[in-house]
Amino acid sequence: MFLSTSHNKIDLKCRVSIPASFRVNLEKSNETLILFKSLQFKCIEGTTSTRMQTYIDAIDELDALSDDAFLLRMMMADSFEIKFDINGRVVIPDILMSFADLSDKAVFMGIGQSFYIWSPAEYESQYVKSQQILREKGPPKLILKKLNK
Amino acid sequence: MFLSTSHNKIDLKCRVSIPASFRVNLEKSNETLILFKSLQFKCIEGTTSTRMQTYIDAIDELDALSDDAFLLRMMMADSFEIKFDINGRVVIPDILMSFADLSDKAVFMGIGQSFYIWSPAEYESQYVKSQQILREKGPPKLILKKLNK
DNA sequence: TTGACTACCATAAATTCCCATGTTATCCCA
DNA sequence: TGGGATAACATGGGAATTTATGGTAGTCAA
Repeated sequence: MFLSTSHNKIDLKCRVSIPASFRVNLEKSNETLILFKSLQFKCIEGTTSTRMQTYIDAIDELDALSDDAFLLRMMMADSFEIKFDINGRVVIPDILMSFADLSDKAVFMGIGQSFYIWSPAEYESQYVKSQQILREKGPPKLILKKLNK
Repeated sequence: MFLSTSHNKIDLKCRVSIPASFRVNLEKSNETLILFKSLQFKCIEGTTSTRMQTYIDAIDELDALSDDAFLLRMMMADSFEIKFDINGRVVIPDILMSFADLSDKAVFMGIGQSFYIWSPAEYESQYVKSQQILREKGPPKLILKKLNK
């Protein structure tokens, strides 16, 4: 499980340290890391190769001509299998750097089965937005109900 | 697993470097590369010989006398087993070059079980189309559910 | 003998690997 | 519980390797 938030530096070679707890999580389950463009936000999403394989398998079950299949294939095209260096760093591909508008700082945000990588500015704006929704609409009731079951 | 997108140059002899990650993928599974006309798009599809067999088997499932089976067979007839040179390059057959409208640049797009080779113009138009669908219809529901779990 | 194709060599640029260093977190013992 | 020792982590830089691509020589067939 990917949890917690941390701020790391991106160097000139687009290298960044993946938070140790995320790395341990991958190593323990013997998984490789996949980075891809989030379908919802202006950020990078990270997940395991096993999980990505599930989506690939799902494509074959859809009508090959459908919009869903089309979008999924595009999602694969915007996904990258990422290797760690000996210090636990990865190189973020150019395509993802510009998609998420990253330069020299990255915010890692664990969300359970996967994690997000934001630019500090985008992260801040999403955070503010979430606080605002919380004030206006209160806590998410649906999720609380499920947790208590 | 074929993932990621990259732009490579096609030289005067119709030679082009297959992205290293795709090559590694083929080598690891000890597969040979097959190139053929995409059944849906104006692009070349590349895959493993094993995966190709799956396509052929799928055609056999159809009514042998149907128009569908006929068209699919005609498309499959223009498939080529491709050899690499020592530097990881392949020669794209003339038939495929003109089918996909390729000249001096190729866009390689990994889509999981196989990959596409597009002309830059055609790739761009497909990418724009995918962004549009994403905006209008949102991400595939099935995937969204799994991603957020 | 010419033209097309294949195998191989060369090179610049990009990428990866590895070592070094400062900083933070953790541990252990008094 | 305090404080020093130790380990883990994040980050910088340079060397070594890989990749993409251009070119040339050899081979086979028409």
